[in-house]
Amino acid sequence: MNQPDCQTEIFKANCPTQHVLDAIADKWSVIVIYALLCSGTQRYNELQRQIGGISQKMLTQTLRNLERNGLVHRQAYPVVPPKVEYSLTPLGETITEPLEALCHWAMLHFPEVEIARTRYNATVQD
Amino acid sequence: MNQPDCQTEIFKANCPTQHVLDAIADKWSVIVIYALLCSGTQRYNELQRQIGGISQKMLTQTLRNLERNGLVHRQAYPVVPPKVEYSLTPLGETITEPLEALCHWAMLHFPEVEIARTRYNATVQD
DNA sequence: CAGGATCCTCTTCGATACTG
DNA sequence: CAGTATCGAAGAGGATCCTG
Repeated sequence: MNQPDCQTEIFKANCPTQHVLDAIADKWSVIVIYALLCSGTQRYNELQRQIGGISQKMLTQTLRNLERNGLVHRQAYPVVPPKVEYSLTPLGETITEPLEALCHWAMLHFPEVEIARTRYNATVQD
Repeated sequence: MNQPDCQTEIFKANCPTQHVLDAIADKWSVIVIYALLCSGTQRYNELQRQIGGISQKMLTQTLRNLERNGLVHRQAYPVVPPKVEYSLTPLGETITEPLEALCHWAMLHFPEVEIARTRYNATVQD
């Protein structure tokens, strides 16, 4: 059996993996990261339109959080009307690699998950 | 710029990546998966002791959720007192690979995240 | 245009007590 | 031993209104 690298760390409250999950595993962070990865630097309203369904509050909150964690860069121009551009930092680009690993797993194995759910629901029913 | 595999999928509500994140990105799922990966098949109370800090309610809920998604196998023995063993399914073992990629990223880059947080807090302060 | 401030609802999670 | 049931606090997230 393979032992994970952070074998002894994972059960501590301050395990780095758990911290990273806490940082990006909310409803919108991954979607925002992918939006910036796919379409590059974008303004606030462009992001909101591209993503669709995200409220101003959550877009702002998600961007602030990603900025605070050094994954997203916020470039504000002192003009009227305001112009603010968001982009991935070099650090933010590196995290897309493990995320794509997860994306790859999802596309490969999610059908099995759905089968398991159907079976589970069936066995619980009776 | 690299385009992710699920480029056109990520913005849909039913993107498989988002579904997978929804399934495992709660407070305890990843920890339970790692506990079963590191120490193999375990009974309910063994798991609770090993993880530490998890309530019965959340351990049960997390295990049920993982079982429903086909990542964990529940083996109940009809004896008194009850004996129930939990283990990763073959599908559950495959998901540890992308999770370790994330773990690897975390250990490699989390110091940068902490630096970014310190800097962010400093710039916000004034 | 890019948010900030509020209000409200739904969910998450822990603590506690109980059971076959 | 391996759960279930219930309560309450806290937070996430949406809708709406307001502003420099």
